[in-house]
Amino acid sequence: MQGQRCATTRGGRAEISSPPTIRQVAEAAGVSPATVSRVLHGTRPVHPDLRARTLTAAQQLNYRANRVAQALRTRSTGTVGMVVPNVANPFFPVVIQAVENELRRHGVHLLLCDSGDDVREEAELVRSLLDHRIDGILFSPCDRLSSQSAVRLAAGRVPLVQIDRQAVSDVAYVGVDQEAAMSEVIEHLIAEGCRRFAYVSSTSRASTAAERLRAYRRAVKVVHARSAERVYQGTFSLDWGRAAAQRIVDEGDLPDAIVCANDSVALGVLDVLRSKGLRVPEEVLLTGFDDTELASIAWPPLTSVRQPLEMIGRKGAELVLGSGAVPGKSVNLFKAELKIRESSRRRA
Amino acid sequence: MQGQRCATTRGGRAEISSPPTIRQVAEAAGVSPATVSRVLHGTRPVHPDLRARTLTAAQQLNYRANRVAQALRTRSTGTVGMVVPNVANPFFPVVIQAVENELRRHGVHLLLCDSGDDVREEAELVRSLLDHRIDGILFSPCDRLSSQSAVRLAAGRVPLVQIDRQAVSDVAYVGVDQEAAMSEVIEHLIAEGCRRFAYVSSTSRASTAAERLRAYRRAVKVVHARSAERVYQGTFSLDWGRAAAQRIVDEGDLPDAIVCANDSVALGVLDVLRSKGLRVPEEVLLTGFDDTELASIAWPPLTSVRQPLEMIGRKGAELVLGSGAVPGKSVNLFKAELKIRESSRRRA
DNA sequence: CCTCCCTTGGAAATCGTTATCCAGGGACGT
DNA sequence: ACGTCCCTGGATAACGATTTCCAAGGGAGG
Repeated sequence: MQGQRCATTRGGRAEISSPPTIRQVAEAAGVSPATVSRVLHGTRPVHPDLRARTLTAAQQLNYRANRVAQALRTRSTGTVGMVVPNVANPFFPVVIQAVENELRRHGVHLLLCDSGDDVREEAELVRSLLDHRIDGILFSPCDRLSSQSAVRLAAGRVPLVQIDRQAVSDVAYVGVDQEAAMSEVIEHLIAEGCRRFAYVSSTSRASTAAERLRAYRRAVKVVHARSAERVYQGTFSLDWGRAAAQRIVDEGDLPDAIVCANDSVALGVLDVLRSKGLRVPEEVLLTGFDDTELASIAWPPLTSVRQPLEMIGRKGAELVLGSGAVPGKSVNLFKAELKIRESSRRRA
Repeated sequence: MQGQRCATTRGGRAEISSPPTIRQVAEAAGVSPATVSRVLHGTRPVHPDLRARTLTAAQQLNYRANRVAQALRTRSTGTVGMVVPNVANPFFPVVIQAVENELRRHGVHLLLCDSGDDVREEAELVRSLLDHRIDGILFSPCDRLSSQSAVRLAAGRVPLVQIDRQAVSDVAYVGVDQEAAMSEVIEHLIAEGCRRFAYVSSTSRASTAAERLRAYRRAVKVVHARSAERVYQGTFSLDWGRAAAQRIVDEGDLPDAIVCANDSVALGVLDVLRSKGLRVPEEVLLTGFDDTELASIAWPPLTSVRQPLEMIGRKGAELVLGSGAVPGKSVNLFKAELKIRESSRRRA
């Protein structure tokens, strides 16, 4: 685990060769380390001759500054941390990619951590990131309540942006307006003639899940009070979708539409409906959420909600870098887009 | 971007409050910093009294060592870098997750980078990671030829493991035997009665793509020489799958089976076939690769190749940490598993 | 021509740790 | 009783950069 390597030398003996330090560059150029630093950063004017000499020396030695030493001195590591509940959730990779791109434009790296949807692990990760003296944190808290202390702890030390999910209301946040999106889904279904609904979701304690559920309840109550209570909670997986659909069918009371909090769940539901000979959308309408690749490729194509993931990631990165300004009240809500496809179009 | 924060003080004036240093702990405990370090690391025995005092002092001040300073002194950052061509490719998140888990068990962090399948960017990322003095690199080189120099550069400085894709043969590698997997696909299709094939792949210069193509050619040549040349190369996307299928259909010479290098591509193909009224598997058999969630949920379910992603990630992390030992020849090839589903089962 | 200021280079302090080195004291053997 | 060795604690020197601070030199203005 040493940052050194053995280079072959003519003596026939191997010799340790570390990357050159600023001091070696200085000696090679016949100047002081301070001058080298100034030349390389343009911090202060340097005589053209010395400047040229250090520049060629640096180039010849292939000098690159040790960022660890730099970080210790300047108190800035050029790294921001990101904590997400589950990298394998197709939602996040796209956001991560956008974050990384934006950060890279500023020469900043991303330290990625997966909390595995575990609050304890999450807290440990945050502390560890702080130990590493990262310059900021992008945080997607897995639990809107239990994650609060971790968010506060970190936000007190470095610029922090909550991304997608929010645990603390007076810390910067960027995400989409879940309630508006879910309301739009229900309104669409009502317009298609649906009155009786069921909602398949997860037991996730994420803020987004809570918001979607709230919006579902509020929206369906208007047309059919009892539907507001018809909620099935498991995990965000195909299998749970299958299990939930099984229960819905077994109950012998098929709703007009099954609303899902996630595409995977919706496709699990679809799978079971199909195997039971229940046709979508002829006998029951179906909607997903997130508009992953799954949605457009399903048969029938699945109505879903597309979130502007790239924008979320980019904005999150911008905020965490821009820092300082208005740390309290920066909340960026984007609008999601309802993608209506066959699975929710009444044909009859 | 400062690691400091303002804490409220009774003076009514804000005051800088940095996390406590080892020196402050030492003062609070009435010992020297060296002793604190020794107590905290158990490097050398310390008198029980002093030991107890420093321990309580550390606890009271909530002391956590500054990893940047530690890294500078010990030349080990407790961080390994990972460079992948595209985080949004569903293949990688699972691997990343496994890597992260394994690293975490050793208290090591992951610095994730997305090269965007660009060799220049990739090289820049690697140099930047080295500047950060990461303890090792997990590298999925995007180009089996042009990425070689970057791999060599990095491997000369830190433990490096190529993951999934290989550019340099005498640097550690962990992945699956692509040729065996693709051969198995073709053999299965031949057993189902197929003789004439088409291959839809990407122009990717990744080693894996090359290996799959080679295996395809070798295997189909046995039953129908001309099929070996029937290769369509684009990108790993739904849209390219659609475009390729369109061309195959337009050519008016439908093969017995369409073999795809990727699930997304296969589903694009499937989409167009369906819209043309061509039924799978009745009129043409279809296979994918990677066995993503897409494969099992498609209609008909898609035959695909499942790679042991968790094992790859775990083994990669183990290797990069274990380092040192046999740096040259550690090649870990796992076996993929052919998942046969409806899309490639001859029913007639 | 002198003085003052401003420019520029280098020496040295600093960031927060860990590791080396040294000194003092107790134990043990002779 | 004395010498030697070990054991432990602290002072101190790195690690590799940046950034004061200081001094010398040159230019401008009186």
